[in-house]
Parts: sequence; C-alpha cells; structure tokens
Amino acid sequence: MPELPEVESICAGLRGIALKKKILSANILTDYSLRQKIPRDIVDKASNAKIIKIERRAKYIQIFLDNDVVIIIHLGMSGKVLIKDNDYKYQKHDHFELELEDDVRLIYNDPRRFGLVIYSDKDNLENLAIFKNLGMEPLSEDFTPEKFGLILQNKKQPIKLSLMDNANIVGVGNIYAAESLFLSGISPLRPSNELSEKEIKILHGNIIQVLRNSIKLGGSSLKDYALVNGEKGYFQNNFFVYGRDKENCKICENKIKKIIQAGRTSFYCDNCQK
DNA sequence: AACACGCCCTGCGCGC
DNA sequence: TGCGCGCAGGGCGTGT
Repeated sequence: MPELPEVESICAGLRGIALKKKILSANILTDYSLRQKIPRDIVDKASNAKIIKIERRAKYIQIFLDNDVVIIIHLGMSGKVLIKDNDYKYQKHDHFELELEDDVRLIYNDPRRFGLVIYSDKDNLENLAIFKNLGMEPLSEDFTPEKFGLILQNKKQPIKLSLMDNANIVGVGNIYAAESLFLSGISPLRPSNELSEKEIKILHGNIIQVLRNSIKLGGSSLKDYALVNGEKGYFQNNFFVYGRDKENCKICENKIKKIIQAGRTSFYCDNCQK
C-alpha cells in the first residue's frame, strides 16, 4: 500500500490519536527479521516517553519522542500500522507494538517483512544510511522544475525508472509514476534526458497534483486496508492506467498496455503517451 | 557512475 | 476442489 500518499495518510491518522500520548510500553512481538532486525533496545528507548511529533520522510514514518528518540517505520510492500485497544488479540504477522495511555495500541503488521522498524537519536537522523541518499521531497519547496530538469538531463534510463528512484525524488512508487506520466502524455519508456523543457514542467506539475489528490482521498487501497482505522483510501478509483491493462483508456478508449521495466510492471496508453 | 538483475517474504487470484 | 504459478504498493546488494 505504501507510497507517499498512503504514508502521509497514515501519519495523519496517527497524529489524530497518538500525539501527546505517553508510551506505556513498546513490545517486539516476533523474532523474524524485517528488512533489518528490530533493535531490542527500542523497548527501553520508547517506554515511558511521550509522542510529540509524527512526520513523514520519503516513505518513512517518523515518531518523535520527548526523550529525543525517533522511532522510524517503513511499510515495505505489505506493512500496516493499525490503531487498536486493549481488547485486541494479536494477529499473524504482528511484529511490533506501542502500548499508549488511554487504551490505545499501535500495531505494526507486515506479512512480507520488507518493512522496517528502527530508532534513532533525533540529532543523528540525517546521518542514517536509509536517509543519507534521499532525493527531493516532491511536496516541498525544494522540488522545482529546474532542479527536476537537472536531475533528468544526464540520465538515459527510461523516465519511469528515474521517477521511482528515491535518490532523485522520494515517495513516488509504481502507482504514482504511472499516473503522473499518463497525465503528462509521456511514455514511461522515454529516455529521461530526452524530455523537453515543457514536458519536464508538465510532469513536475502532475507529480505534485496526483500526490495531493491522492492524499485528499486517503491514498490508494488495493487489496489491503491502508488507513490506521482500518478504512480504505479511495484514490484507486481514480486510476487512469495503473492496474488497467486491456481495459479502455479513459481518454481515447485505446487498450491500456502493460509492460515490464526493471522488473516492475508499467501501465500506459501508447496513444495518449508518446 | 550508471544501470540491470536477483533477492528478501507471504498471500492471493488465476488457470488448469 | 485443489494445486502450482505468477505476481504484488519497495529497497538493497552485487555484478558489469
């Protein structure tokens, strides 16, 4: 479920319920490794601290505590953070839990275990390996058509791959790469350095637009529930191309094509996108 | 440096 | 109905 809009929606949900609450205990629930092993001392670091801020960075959730510890969560492909109460019974693939005051429990569940739960000292965040090579936040002032163009100008790789590379722009995954390219009339196969100045500007605008629109709808829910309260996001109903191969293009009624790029599926309309 | 590829996992839907 | 296969929203390590 988790590209930028989904992670942003989850953060918003968490803020609503967990902000200013004290962590009574943190519990590691499985012995499995996620992308990394959950550090055992996260239990001591998090217990009895208060949650003062919850922020997204790229596709990571950062939970800031009042003891300068930051809990960092990534959802991988199948991770969820759910809000439960004291009646909750653990489910398969529950890996981590924050038990808060006022009968609130945050449960991290991840069947495929591509996700991540670690912590860091606040002052050391930018030095973390996972944050060191991240590119621009597409919804920040930092992301301008000019900087976007500079990044693309030396890359021969297909534009779709450049969009999905977090060293360039963070948070854009398979869905939003496909959708923003469709809205821009640009084929996912086009070499990055062959986009015109005008196309770069259009694509820049559409990346921002599509991410914002999705956040408004709570992100996209495919088979999993995306939001912390177990409800679904609704942006999937607005997909022009993602997951719509062999269906008709919503603009020209040609059949949507499905191809493989760098091992990932790409969907596009070869009539609307050149 | 830039890029291609395989791998980390479980679950589910499809075709037979 | 049951089974095997392919595929899934991400990221990283290794090779050229």
